Amino acid sequence: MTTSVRERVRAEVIGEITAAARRQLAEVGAAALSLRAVARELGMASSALYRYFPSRDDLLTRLILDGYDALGAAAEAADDPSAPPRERWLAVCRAVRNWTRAHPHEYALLYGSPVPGYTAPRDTVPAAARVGVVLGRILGDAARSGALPAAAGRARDPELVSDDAVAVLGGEHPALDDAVRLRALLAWSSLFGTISFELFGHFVGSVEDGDRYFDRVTDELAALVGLGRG
Amino acid sequence: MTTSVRERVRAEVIGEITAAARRQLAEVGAAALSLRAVARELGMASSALYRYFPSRDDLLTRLILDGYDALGAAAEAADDPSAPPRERWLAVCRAVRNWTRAHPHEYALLYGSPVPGYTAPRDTVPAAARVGVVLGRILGDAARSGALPAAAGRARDPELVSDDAVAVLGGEHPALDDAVRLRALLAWSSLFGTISFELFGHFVGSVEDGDRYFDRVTDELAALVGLGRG
DNA sequence: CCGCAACCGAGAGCAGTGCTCTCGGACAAA
DNA sequence: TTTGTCCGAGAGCACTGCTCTCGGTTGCGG
Repeated sequence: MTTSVRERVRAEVIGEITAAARRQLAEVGAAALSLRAVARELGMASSALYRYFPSRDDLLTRLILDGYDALGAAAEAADDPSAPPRERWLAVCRAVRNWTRAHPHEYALLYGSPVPGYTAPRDTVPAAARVGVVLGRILGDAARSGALPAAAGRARDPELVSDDAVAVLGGEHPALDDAVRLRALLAWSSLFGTISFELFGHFVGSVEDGDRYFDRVTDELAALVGLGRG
Repeated sequence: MTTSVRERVRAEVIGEITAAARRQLAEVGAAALSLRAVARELGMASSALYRYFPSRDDLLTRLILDGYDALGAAAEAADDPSAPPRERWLAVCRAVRNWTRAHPHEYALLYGSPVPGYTAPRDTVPAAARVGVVLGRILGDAARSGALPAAAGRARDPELVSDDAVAVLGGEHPALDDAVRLRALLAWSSLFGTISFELFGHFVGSVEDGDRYFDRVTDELAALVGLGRG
């Protein structure tokens, strides 16, 4: 378990590579990210880079992991557990949007088209879930504080909403049934659907004031999951 | 205005090129679509292809246009104007999803990350709007047939929902104010947000039965815009 | 009917890419 | 000190988008 000096410098080099790659990603986007270019930026031969990443896709996977982490951290940082649930919801949504607007290419890498021939999303799932975890915790806290309307007590349906998702979305509680959990999943995907449409230009011609539109949308989504509306 | 024989054969060649490109797109995706490969498939030199498309991006733009057209046609074909509004809404949503599942790479090209350094979406807007037009017409018909609840009569705000969007979303009607139009825009983007999450793998671990989940989601969205729920 | 001009296909070539292989040097462990 | 593992560099392969030039065909105007 001792980290030899070789491992240390190796980890350091990996850090430099990912940092340079992240810069390139932010500048030119994932499609134009070139392994040789990051090698040039680091002053090393392109072949040397393969000692640390087996392929370009592995480098991108690393960037995806880091991106999910950064976005999740932004969401967590924006959540003040002492605030009322609806305010927390709006604040987290706004923080997510702000991050995506500051890192559009990272966002496209995370939530745009999968880059290669369907990269295995298995190991990225936990990192990708962090925003969902934050939103789910808000929902659960609201339920436990009695801020949620009574649920109809719909029967559980593990194929519709998996047990894992239930655990994330506040756990078991009388105020939470599959109907509100489904609406929570819908709100989650709608949040990113709205952001994608904005960043990818699908709202051109329909929405001018993106800031106010987004605020109104998150308000609707808060109402959809039972957190009331402003 | 006479189409000379030269123009005719030229248009024919362009058709063959786009057809071959579309096949390639369906197989390997937009990122791996190679100009030289389509030239090979057509048995011509790669340089000859540049007589018809100035660049690879122009070919992709053409495929994007065609994709929007095909998706829009599928949505229109699924809309039976004599059916009740809610049924029409559900049918169109389902048709959109079915098309995207049959053409995942085309969908990724349309609604995934913009491919080059932000292609100008100006000329693609009318083609991209077709699904929105279908959904908007359903909303307008519902309003005119009195199937929509009374609106609060919120003041118009052209920066929030543009005049063009108003024209698409059923036009002016007492049952339609900016609040329901905003919810219609939200439903529109949520439809594609849901599809994107499903196709791009973000629902892995949360939703097993995608078919039933999608039906429930479209039901929620129908309720959101005032078409009632099942 | 013929000549000209526009058009078009093919080939070579350039710069760039991801990736592999081999070689030589440096450094840690025995 | 020797040994073996690791690592960087260079050459090279197959591929890409794209340009340029050359030669042939073909359709149109005189």
